Amino acid sequence: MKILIIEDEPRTGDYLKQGLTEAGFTADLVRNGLDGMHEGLAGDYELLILDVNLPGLDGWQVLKAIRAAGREMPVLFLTARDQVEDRVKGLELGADDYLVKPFAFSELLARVRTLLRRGRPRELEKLALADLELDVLKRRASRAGQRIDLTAKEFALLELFLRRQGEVLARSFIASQVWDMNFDSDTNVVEVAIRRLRAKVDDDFTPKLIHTLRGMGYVMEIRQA
Amino acid sequence: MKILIIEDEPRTGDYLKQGLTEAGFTADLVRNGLDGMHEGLAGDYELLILDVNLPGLDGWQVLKAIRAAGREMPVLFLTARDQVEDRVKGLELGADDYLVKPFAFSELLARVRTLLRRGRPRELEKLALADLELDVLKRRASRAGQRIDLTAKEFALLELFLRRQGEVLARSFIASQVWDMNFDSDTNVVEVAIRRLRAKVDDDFTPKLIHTLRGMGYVMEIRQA
DNA sequence: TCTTCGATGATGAGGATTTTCATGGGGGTA
DNA sequence: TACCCCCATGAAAATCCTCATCATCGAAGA
Repeated sequence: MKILIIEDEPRTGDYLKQGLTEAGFTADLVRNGLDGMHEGLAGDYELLILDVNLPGLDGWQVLKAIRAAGREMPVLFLTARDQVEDRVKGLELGADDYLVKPFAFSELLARVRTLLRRGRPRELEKLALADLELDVLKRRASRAGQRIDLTAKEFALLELFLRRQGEVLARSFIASQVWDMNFDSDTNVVEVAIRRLRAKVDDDFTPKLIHTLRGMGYVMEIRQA
Repeated sequence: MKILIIEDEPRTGDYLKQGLTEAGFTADLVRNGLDGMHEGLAGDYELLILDVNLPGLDGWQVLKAIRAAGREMPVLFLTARDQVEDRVKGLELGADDYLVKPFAFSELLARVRTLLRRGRPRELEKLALADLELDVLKRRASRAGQRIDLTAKEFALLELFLRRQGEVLARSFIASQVWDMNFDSDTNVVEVAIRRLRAKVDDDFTPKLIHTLRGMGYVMEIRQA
Protein backbone atom coordinates (compact mmCIF):
# COMPACT_ATOMS: atom_id res chain seq x y z
CA MET A 1 0.00 0.00 0.00
CA LYS A 2 1.88 3.02 -1.23
CA ILE A 3 0.86 6.39 0.10
CA LEU A 4 2.15 9.76 -1.00
CA ILE A 5 2.29 12.57 1.51
CA ILE A 6 2.54 16.09 0.20
CA GLU A 7 3.27 18.36 3.11
CA ASP A 8 5.69 21.21 3.52
CA GLU A 9 5.62 21.58 7.27
CA PRO A 10 8.58 19.40 8.24
CA ARG A 11 7.22 18.24 11.57
CA THR A 12 3.86 17.22 10.27
CA GLY A 13 5.37 15.52 7.28
CA ASP A 14 7.84 13.47 9.28
CA TYR A 15 5.20 12.65 11.80
CA LEU A 16 2.83 11.36 9.16
CA LYS A 17 5.46 9.40 7.34
CA GLN A 18 6.73 7.75 10.45
CA GLY A 19 3.29 6.98 11.78
CA LEU A 20 2.06 5.49 8.54
CA THR A 21 5.21 3.46 8.14
CA GLU A 22 4.82 2.08 11.62
CA ALA A 23 1.26 1.22 10.76
CA GLY A 24 2.48 -0.92 7.93
CA PHE A 25 2.12 1.34 4.93
CA THR A 26 4.78 2.44 2.53
CA ALA A 27 4.82 6.20 2.70
CA ASP A 28 6.74 8.65 0.56
CA LEU A 29 7.00 12.26 1.51
CA VAL A 30 7.53 15.28 -0.70
CA ARG A 31 7.72 18.76 0.69
CA ASN A 32 6.31 20.95 -2.04
CA GLY A 33 3.52 21.11 -4.53
CA LEU A 34 5.58 20.73 -7.67
CA ASP A 35 7.28 17.54 -6.58
CA GLY A 36 3.96 16.39 -5.23
CA MET A 37 2.32 16.79 -8.59
CA HIS A 38 5.07 14.96 -10.40
CA GLU A 39 5.22 12.14 -7.94
CA GLY A 40 1.47 11.87 -7.81
CA LEU A 41 1.29 11.61 -11.58
CA ALA A 42 4.28 9.36 -12.00
CA GLY A 43 4.27 7.05 -9.00
CA ASP A 44 1.79 4.28 -8.47
CA TYR A 45 0.29 5.51 -5.24
CA GLU A 46 -2.94 4.17 -3.90
CA LEU A 47 -3.68 7.19 -1.79
CA LEU A 48 -2.63 10.80 -1.50
CA ILE A 49 -2.42 12.86 1.64
CA LEU A 50 -2.33 16.46 0.61
CA ASP A 51 -1.79 19.58 2.62
CA VAL A 52 -3.64 22.46 1.02
CA ASN A 53 -1.33 25.10 2.39
CA LEU A 54 1.71 24.63 0.26
CA PRO A 55 4.00 27.42 -0.82
CA GLY A 56 4.27 27.86 -4.55
CA LEU A 57 2.03 25.33 -6.23
CA ASP A 58 -0.74 24.86 -3.70
CA GLY A 59 -2.82 21.84 -2.83
CA TRP A 60 -5.70 22.81 -5.09
CA GLN A 61 -3.53 23.02 -8.13
CA VAL A 62 -1.92 19.70 -7.36
CA LEU A 63 -5.29 18.08 -6.91
CA LYS A 64 -6.65 19.63 -10.07
CA ALA A 65 -3.67 18.50 -12.11
CA ILE A 66 -3.92 14.97 -10.83
CA ARG A 67 -7.61 14.64 -11.47
CA ALA A 68 -7.24 16.31 -14.85
CA ALA A 69 -4.76 13.60 -15.76
CA GLY A 70 -7.43 11.06 -15.01
CA ARG A 71 -5.83 9.65 -11.88
CA GLU A 72 -8.52 8.32 -9.60
CA MET A 73 -6.79 7.40 -6.38
CA PRO A 74 -8.47 8.63 -3.20
CA VAL A 75 -7.20 11.92 -1.86
CA LEU A 76 -7.32 12.95 1.77
CA PHE A 77 -6.55 16.57 2.31
CA LEU A 78 -5.43 18.46 5.35
CA THR A 79 -6.71 21.89 6.09
CA ALA A 80 -6.32 24.44 8.82
CA ARG A 81 -8.91 25.08 11.44
CA ASP A 82 -12.24 26.68 10.56
CA GLN A 83 -11.57 27.09 6.91
CA VAL A 84 -14.99 25.90 5.86
CA GLU A 85 -14.59 27.13 2.31
CA ASP A 86 -11.42 25.13 1.96
CA ARG A 87 -13.17 21.94 2.83
CA VAL A 88 -15.98 22.51 0.42
CA LYS A 89 -13.57 23.47 -2.29
CA GLY A 90 -11.47 20.39 -1.70
CA LEU A 91 -14.38 18.04 -2.02
CA GLU A 92 -15.61 19.83 -5.09
CA LEU A 93 -12.24 19.51 -6.72
CA GLY A 94 -12.37 15.79 -6.29
CA ALA A 95 -10.85 15.03 -2.93
CA ASP A 96 -12.48 12.23 -0.97
CA ASP A 97 -12.15 13.26 2.60
CA TYR A 98 -10.48 15.87 4.71
CA LEU A 99 -9.03 16.34 8.14
CA VAL A 100 -8.74 19.52 10.12
CA LYS A 101 -5.48 20.30 11.88
CA PRO A 102 -4.70 19.56 14.56
CA PHE A 103 -5.95 16.03 14.34
CA ALA A 104 -5.40 12.81 16.21
CA PHE A 105 -3.21 10.38 14.36
CA SER A 106 -5.63 7.60 15.12
CA GLU A 107 -8.26 9.60 13.29
CA LEU A 108 -6.07 9.92 10.24
CA LEU A 109 -5.29 6.26 10.29
CA ALA A 110 -8.95 5.38 10.47
CA ARG A 111 -9.75 7.53 7.46
CA VAL A 112 -6.84 6.23 5.47
CA ARG A 113 -8.00 2.71 6.09
CA THR A 114 -11.56 3.52 5.16
CA LEU A 115 -10.50 5.18 1.95
CA LEU A 116 -8.28 2.28 0.98
CA ARG A 117 -10.87 -0.30 1.85
CA ARG A 118 -14.02 1.06 0.34
CA GLY A 119 -12.45 2.84 -2.54
CA ARG A 120 -13.71 6.34 -2.28
CA PRO A 121 -16.67 6.63 0.01
CA ARG A 122 -16.94 10.34 0.12
CA GLU A 123 -18.25 11.05 3.52
CA LEU A 124 -21.90 11.82 3.75
CA GLU A 125 -21.89 15.50 4.22
CA LYS A 126 -25.35 16.23 5.49
CA LEU A 127 -27.33 14.26 7.99
CA ALA A 128 -30.90 14.93 8.95
CA LEU A 129 -33.89 13.69 10.84
CA ALA A 130 -37.20 15.50 10.84
CA ASP A 131 -36.31 19.17 10.95
CA LEU A 132 -32.96 18.54 12.57
CA GLU A 133 -30.05 18.96 10.23
CA LEU A 134 -26.36 18.46 10.61
CA ASP A 135 -23.81 19.61 8.10
CA VAL A 136 -20.80 17.49 8.86
CA LEU A 137 -18.66 19.48 6.52
CA LYS A 138 -19.36 22.84 8.01
CA ARG A 139 -19.71 21.42 11.50
CA ARG A 140 -23.00 23.18 11.81
CA ALA A 141 -26.35 22.04 13.14
CA SER A 142 -29.83 23.48 12.94
CA ARG A 143 -33.31 22.59 13.96
CA ALA A 144 -36.41 24.10 12.39
CA GLY A 145 -34.07 26.39 10.56
CA GLN A 146 -32.52 27.74 13.74
CA ARG A 147 -28.78 27.53 13.94
CA ILE A 148 -27.53 25.49 16.88
CA ASP A 149 -24.02 25.80 18.24
CA LEU A 150 -22.50 22.57 19.42
CA THR A 151 -19.34 21.81 21.32
CA ALA A 152 -16.97 19.12 20.12
CA LYS A 153 -18.46 16.38 22.26
CA GLU A 154 -22.00 17.41 21.50
CA PHE A 155 -21.22 17.35 17.84
CA ALA A 156 -19.66 13.93 18.00
CA LEU A 157 -22.62 12.62 19.92
CA LEU A 158 -25.17 14.06 17.57
CA GLU A 159 -23.29 12.82 14.54
CA LEU A 160 -23.24 9.36 16.05
CA PHE A 161 -26.97 9.46 16.66
CA LEU A 162 -27.75 10.69 13.19
CA ARG A 163 -25.57 8.14 11.50
CA ARG A 164 -27.35 5.45 13.44
CA GLN A 165 -30.90 6.69 13.50
CA GLY A 166 -33.35 4.14 14.75
CA GLU A 167 -30.62 2.02 16.31
CA VAL A 168 -30.48 1.60 20.03
CA LEU A 169 -27.13 2.81 21.23
CA ALA A 170 -25.90 1.35 24.48
CA ARG A 171 -24.07 3.64 26.83
CA SER A 172 -20.98 1.55 26.52
CA PHE A 173 -21.12 1.90 22.78
CA ILE A 174 -21.59 5.63 22.98
CA ALA A 175 -18.75 5.88 25.44
CA SER A 176 -16.48 3.91 23.18
CA GLN A 177 -17.32 6.01 20.15
CA VAL A 178 -17.39 9.48 21.58
CA TRP A 179 -14.87 9.12 24.38
CA ASP A 180 -12.80 6.22 23.02
CA MET A 181 -13.38 4.94 26.47
CA ASN A 182 -14.38 1.71 28.02
CA PHE A 183 -17.46 2.03 30.11
CA ASP A 184 -16.95 2.52 33.77
CA SER A 185 -20.10 1.93 35.70
CA ASP A 186 -19.70 4.80 38.07
CA THR A 187 -19.30 7.68 35.78
CA ASN A 188 -22.27 9.33 34.22
CA VAL A 189 -20.60 11.38 31.53
CA VAL A 190 -22.84 9.88 28.92
CA GLU A 191 -26.02 10.90 30.71
CA VAL A 192 -24.71 14.40 31.22
CA ALA A 193 -23.69 14.71 27.62
CA ILE A 194 -27.10 13.48 26.52
CA ARG A 195 -28.64 16.01 28.78
CA ARG A 196 -26.67 18.85 27.23
CA LEU A 197 -27.47 17.66 23.75
CA ARG A 198 -31.13 17.38 24.55
CA ALA A 199 -31.15 20.88 25.95
CA LYS A 200 -29.97 22.19 22.61
CA VAL A 201 -31.69 19.84 20.24
CA ASP A 202 -34.90 18.67 21.85
CA ASP A 203 -35.95 20.92 24.73
CA ASP A 204 -37.43 23.73 22.67
CA PHE A 205 -38.76 21.59 19.86
CA THR A 206 -41.32 19.00 18.90
CA PRO A 207 -41.23 16.15 18.27
CA LYS A 208 -38.54 14.91 20.62
CA LEU A 209 -35.90 12.95 18.78
CA ILE A 210 -33.72 11.50 21.51
CA HIS A 211 -35.45 8.76 23.43
CA THR A 212 -34.35 6.82 26.48
CA LEU A 213 -34.75 3.08 26.60
CA ARG A 214 -34.46 1.98 30.18
CA GLY A 215 -31.70 -0.46 30.75
CA MET A 216 -30.72 -0.38 27.11
CA GLY A 217 -29.55 3.02 26.03
CA TYR A 218 -30.79 5.73 23.71
CA VAL A 219 -32.27 5.99 20.23
CA MET A 220 -32.70 8.87 17.88
CA GLU A 221 -35.86 8.58 15.84
CA ILE A 222 -39.25 10.07 15.13
CA ARG A 223 -41.74 8.50 17.48
CA GLN A 224 -45.32 8.24 16.52
CA ALA A 225 -47.48 8.97 19.49
CA MET B 1 -3.42 -15.55 19.67
CA LYS B 2 -5.96 -16.73 22.16
CA ILE B 3 -6.98 -14.34 24.87
CA LEU B 4 -9.22 -15.06 27.82
CA ILE B 5 -11.35 -12.30 29.23
CA ILE B 6 -12.71 -12.70 32.73
CA GLU B 7 -15.24 -9.95 33.29
CA ASP B 8 -18.65 -9.99 34.87
CA GLU B 9 -19.91 -6.62 33.75
CA PRO B 10 -21.75 -7.55 30.55
CA ARG B 11 -21.10 -4.35 28.68
CA THR B 12 -17.41 -4.28 29.35
CA GLY B 13 -17.04 -7.94 28.58
CA ASP B 14 -18.82 -7.77 25.26
CA TYR B 15 -17.02 -4.63 24.37
CA LEU B 16 -13.64 -6.17 25.03
CA LYS B 17 -14.40 -9.37 23.23
CA GLN B 18 -15.68 -7.62 20.20
CA GLY B 19 -12.86 -5.14 20.09
CA LEU B 20 -10.18 -7.77 20.43
CA THR B 21 -11.80 -9.97 17.85
CA GLU B 22 -11.94 -7.11 15.41
CA ALA B 23 -8.28 -6.49 16.13
CA GLY B 24 -7.50 -9.99 14.98
CA PHE B 25 -7.28 -11.90 18.24
CA THR B 26 -9.28 -14.89 19.31
CA ALA B 27 -11.02 -13.87 22.48
CA ASP B 28 -13.06 -15.99 24.84
CA LEU B 29 -15.19 -14.44 27.50
CA VAL B 30 -16.29 -15.86 30.81
CA ARG B 31 -18.40 -13.93 33.23
CA ASN B 32 -17.34 -15.14 36.64
CA GLY B 33 -14.29 -16.05 38.61
CA LEU B 34 -14.88 -19.77 38.86
CA ASP B 35 -15.28 -20.31 35.15
CA GLY B 36 -12.37 -17.98 34.67
CA MET B 37 -10.14 -20.08 36.83
CA HIS B 38 -11.11 -23.27 35.11
CA GLU B 39 -10.73 -21.87 31.64
CA GLY B 40 -7.48 -20.18 32.52
CA LEU B 41 -6.07 -23.43 33.83
CA ALA B 42 -7.47 -25.66 31.12
CA GLY B 43 -7.36 -23.57 27.96
CA ASP B 44 -4.20 -22.66 26.13
CA TYR B 45 -4.49 -18.93 26.38
CA GLU B 46 -1.58 -16.68 25.70
CA LEU B 47 -2.93 -13.81 27.71
CA LEU B 48 -5.50 -13.16 30.41
CA ILE B 49 -7.53 -10.05 30.90
CA LEU B 50 -8.90 -10.13 34.38
CA ASP B 51 -11.36 -7.86 36.12
CA VAL B 52 -10.57 -7.79 39.81
CA ASN B 53 -14.09 -6.99 40.84
CA LEU B 54 -15.78 -10.29 40.33
CA PRO B 55 -18.63 -11.55 42.44
CA GLY B 56 -17.91 -14.84 44.17
CA LEU B 57 -14.39 -15.91 43.41
CA ASP B 58 -12.61 -12.61 42.86
CA GLY B 59 -9.81 -11.64 40.56
CA TRP B 60 -7.11 -12.13 43.17
CA GLN B 61 -8.10 -15.66 43.86
CA VAL B 62 -8.22 -16.48 40.19
CA LEU B 63 -4.80 -14.99 39.66
CA LYS B 64 -3.37 -16.78 42.66
CA ALA B 65 -4.76 -20.12 41.55
CA ILE B 66 -3.39 -19.72 38.08
CA ARG B 67 0.08 -18.72 39.19
CA ALA B 68 0.07 -21.44 41.83
CA ALA B 69 -0.54 -23.96 39.07
CA GLY B 70 2.59 -22.73 37.40
CA ARG B 71 0.90 -21.05 34.46
CA GLU B 72 3.06 -18.20 33.26
CA MET B 73 1.01 -16.37 30.65
CA PRO B 74 0.89 -12.62 31.02
CA VAL B 75 -2.04 -11.22 32.94
CA LEU B 76 -3.49 -7.78 32.46
CA PHE B 77 -5.92 -6.78 35.13
CA LEU B 78 -8.63 -4.19 35.19
CA THR B 79 -9.30 -2.16 38.26
CA ALA B 80 -11.61 0.64 39.24
CA ARG B 81 -10.48 4.18 39.61
CA ASP B 82 -8.23 5.22 42.45
CA GLN B 83 -7.92 1.82 44.01
CA VAL B 84 -4.20 2.12 44.50
CA GLU B 85 -3.98 -0.86 46.81
CA ASP B 86 -5.58 -3.02 44.17
CA ARG B 87 -2.95 -2.20 41.67
CA VAL B 88 -0.10 -2.91 44.02
CA LYS B 89 -1.70 -6.12 45.12
CA GLY B 90 -2.26 -7.24 41.57
CA LEU B 91 1.33 -6.76 40.56
CA GLU B 92 2.52 -8.46 43.71
CA LEU B 93 0.35 -11.43 42.99
CA GLY B 94 1.99 -11.87 39.64
CA ALA B 95 0.00 -9.79 37.21
CA ASP B 96 2.00 -8.07 34.52
CA ASP B 97 0.18 -4.87 33.91
CA TYR B 98 -3.02 -3.15 34.81
CA LEU B 99 -5.48 -0.70 33.42
CA VAL B 100 -7.74 1.66 35.30
CA LYS B 101 -11.35 1.97 34.28
CA PRO B 102 -12.51 3.76 32.38
CA PHE B 103 -9.82 3.30 29.77
CA ALA B 104 -9.46 3.92 26.09
CA PHE B 105 -9.67 0.77 24.05
CA SER B 106 -6.64 1.83 22.10
CA GLU B 107 -4.72 1.83 25.35
CA LEU B 108 -5.79 -1.69 26.15
CA LEU B 109 -4.85 -2.84 22.71
CA ALA B 110 -1.43 -1.29 23.03
CA ARG B 111 -0.79 -3.06 26.30
CA VAL B 112 -2.07 -6.37 25.06
CA ARG B 113 0.28 -6.14 22.11
CA THR B 114 3.21 -5.20 24.29
CA LEU B 115 2.57 -8.05 26.64
CA LEU B 116 2.27 -10.54 23.83
CA ARG B 117 5.31 -9.25 22.03
CA ARG B 118 7.85 -8.82 24.75
CA GLY B 119 6.67 -11.61 26.93
CA ARG B 120 6.11 -10.01 30.26
CA PRO B 121 7.73 -6.64 30.50
CA ARG B 122 6.32 -5.56 33.78
CA GLU B 123 6.06 -1.86 33.53
CA LEU B 124 8.61 0.18 35.34
CA GLU B 125 6.70 1.32 38.33
CA LYS B 126 8.80 4.11 39.69
CA LEU B 127 10.56 6.77 37.77
CA ALA B 128 12.90 9.34 39.22
CA LEU B 129 15.38 12.05 38.48
CA ALA B 130 17.27 13.87 41.20
CA ASP B 131 14.78 14.33 44.01
CA LEU B 132 11.81 14.14 41.69
CA GLU B 133 9.93 10.89 41.92
CA LEU B 134 7.00 9.50 40.07
CA ASP B 135 5.15 6.41 41.12
CA VAL B 136 3.42 5.33 37.97
CA LEU B 137 1.48 2.73 39.85
CA LYS B 138 0.03 5.04 42.41
CA ARG B 139 -0.18 7.91 39.97
CA ARG B 140 1.61 10.02 42.49
CA ALA B 141 4.51 12.42 42.20
CA SER B 142 6.77 14.08 44.70
CA ARG B 143 9.77 16.32 44.77
CA ALA B 144 12.10 16.63 47.73
CA GLY B 145 9.66 14.48 49.59
CA GLN B 146 6.75 16.84 49.03
CA ARG B 147 3.70 15.34 47.47
CA ILE B 148 2.72 16.94 44.16
CA ASP B 149 -0.76 16.64 42.71
CA LEU B 150 -0.88 16.33 38.98
CA THR B 151 -3.72 16.43 36.52
CA ALA B 152 -4.06 13.78 33.84
CA LYS B 153 -2.21 15.76 31.21
CA GLU B 154 0.49 16.87 33.58
CA PHE B 155 1.01 13.31 34.64
CA ALA B 156 1.25 12.06 31.10
CA LEU B 157 3.71 14.76 30.28
CA LEU B 158 5.90 14.13 33.28
CA GLU B 159 5.85 10.41 32.69
CA LEU B 160 6.95 10.99 29.13
CA PHE B 161 9.82 13.18 30.27
CA LEU B 162 10.96 10.75 32.90
CA ARG B 163 10.87 7.80 30.59
CA ARG B 164 13.01 9.73 28.17
CA GLN B 165 15.36 11.61 30.43
CA GLY B 166 18.18 13.24 28.59
CA GLU B 167 16.42 12.98 25.26
CA VAL B 168 15.35 16.10 23.47
CA LEU B 169 11.64 15.91 22.90
CA ALA B 170 10.29 17.89 19.98
CA ARG B 171 7.00 19.63 20.46
CA SER B 172 5.47 17.57 17.73
CA PHE B 173 6.58 14.42 19.47
CA ILE B 174 5.19 15.58 22.77
CA ALA B 175 1.95 16.54 21.10
CA SER B 176 1.66 13.15 19.47
CA GLN B 177 2.33 11.31 22.71
CA VAL B 178 0.34 13.31 25.19
CA TRP B 179 -2.44 14.58 22.98
CA ASP B 180 -2.45 11.90 20.29
CA MET B 181 -2.47 14.93 18.12
CA ASN B 182 -0.75 16.05 15.06
CA PHE B 183 1.12 19.24 15.56
CA ASP B 184 -0.66 22.35 14.52
CA SER B 185 1.70 25.25 14.25
CA ASP B 186 -0.64 27.79 15.72
CA THR B 187 -1.58 26.23 18.96
CA ASN B 188 0.63 26.47 21.97
CA VAL B 189 -0.88 23.81 24.14
CA VAL B 190 2.47 22.20 24.61
CA GLU B 191 4.05 25.37 25.93
CA VAL B 192 1.16 25.93 28.25
CA ALA B 193 1.29 22.39 29.53
CA ILE B 194 5.03 22.68 30.08
CA ARG B 195 4.41 25.85 31.96
CA ARG B 196 1.91 24.17 34.25
CA LEU B 197 4.21 21.27 34.84
CA ARG B 198 7.14 23.52 35.57
CA ALA B 199 5.07 25.46 38.05
CA LYS B 200 4.50 22.31 40.01
CA VAL B 201 7.76 20.52 39.49
CA ASP B 202 10.48 23.10 38.99
CA ASP B 203 9.42 26.53 40.19
CA ASP B 204 9.96 25.98 43.88
CA PHE B 205 12.92 23.66 43.57
CA THR B 206 16.57 23.43 42.59
CA PRO B 207 18.00 22.26 40.35
CA LYS B 208 15.64 22.88 37.48
CA LEU B 209 14.96 19.71 35.56
CA ILE B 210 12.98 20.83 32.53
CA HIS B 211 15.11 22.70 30.05
CA THR B 212 14.18 24.48 26.88
CA LEU B 213 16.19 24.00 23.74
CA ARG B 214 15.33 26.78 21.36
CA GLY B 215 14.05 25.57 18.09
CA MET B 216 14.28 21.96 19.17
CA GLY B 217 12.07 21.19 22.09
CA TYR B 218 12.56 20.28 25.73
CA VAL B 219 14.76 17.94 27.77
CA MET B 220 14.49 16.69 31.27
CA GLU B 221 17.88 16.22 32.87
CA ILE B 222 20.20 17.40 35.59
CA ARG B 223 22.29 20.20 34.22
CA GLN B 224 25.70 20.87 35.55
CA ALA B 225 26.28 24.59 35.75
C1' DT C 1 32.46 43.01 21.64
C1' DC C 2 28.22 45.46 21.73
C1' DT C 3 23.70 46.48 19.88
C1' DT C 4 19.66 45.69 17.43
C1' DC C 5 16.08 42.99 15.59
C1' DG C 6 13.31 39.08 14.54
C1' DA C 7 11.72 34.95 16.12
C1' DT C 8 10.75 31.73 19.58
C1' DG C 9 9.17 30.69 23.99
C1' DA C 10 6.98 32.11 28.58
C1' DT C 11 3.35 33.66 31.05
C1' DG C 12 -1.11 35.16 32.95
C1' DA C 13 -5.79 35.77 32.51
C1' DG C 14 -10.13 34.55 30.71
C1' DG C 15 -13.42 31.55 29.12
C1' DA C 16 -15.34 27.41 27.55
C1' DT C 17 -15.90 22.80 28.10
C1' DT C 18 -16.20 18.82 30.56
C1' DT C 19 -16.55 16.06 34.61
C1' DT C 20 -18.03 15.10 39.18
C1' DC C 21 -21.32 15.02 42.68
C1' DA C 22 -25.63 15.08 45.06
C1' DT C 23 -30.31 14.83 44.75
C1' DG C 24 -34.81 14.00 42.91
C1' DG C 25 -38.18 11.80 39.79
C1' DG C 26 -40.41 7.99 37.63
C1' DG C 27 -41.10 3.57 35.60
C1' DG C 28 -41.27 -1.20 36.20
C1' DT C 29 -41.82 -5.13 39.08
C1' DA C 30 -42.95 -7.93 43.07
C1' DT D 1 -49.03 -0.08 46.35
C1' DA D 2 -44.39 0.17 47.63
C1' DC D 3 -39.83 -0.32 46.60
C1' DC D 4 -35.78 -0.17 43.96
C1' DC D 5 -33.03 0.94 40.23
C1' DC D 6 -32.07 3.75 36.53
C1' DC D 7 -31.94 7.99 34.73
C1' DA D 8 -32.40 13.20 34.78
C1' DT D 9 -30.90 17.31 36.32
C1' DG D 10 -28.64 21.35 38.26
C1' DA D 11 -24.78 23.19 40.31
C1' DA D 12 -20.02 23.36 41.43
C1' DA D 13 -15.39 22.35 40.48
C1' DA D 14 -11.65 21.10 37.75
C1' DT D 15 -9.25 21.03 33.77
C1' DC D 16 -7.91 22.56 29.53
C1' DC D 17 -7.35 25.69 25.64
C1' DT D 18 -7.00 30.23 23.51
C1' DC D 19 -5.38 34.60 23.21
C1' DA D 20 -2.65 38.58 23.97
C1' DT D 21 1.36 40.28 25.70
C1' DC D 22 5.93 40.12 27.43
C1' DA D 23 10.69 38.28 27.87
C1' DT D 24 14.56 36.18 26.06
C1' DC D 25 17.61 34.12 22.90
C1' DG D 26 20.62 34.12 19.07
C1' DA D 27 22.18 35.85 14.85
C1' DA D 28 23.90 39.52 12.17
C1' DG D 29 26.08 43.68 11.59
C1' DA D 30 28.58 47.83 13.23
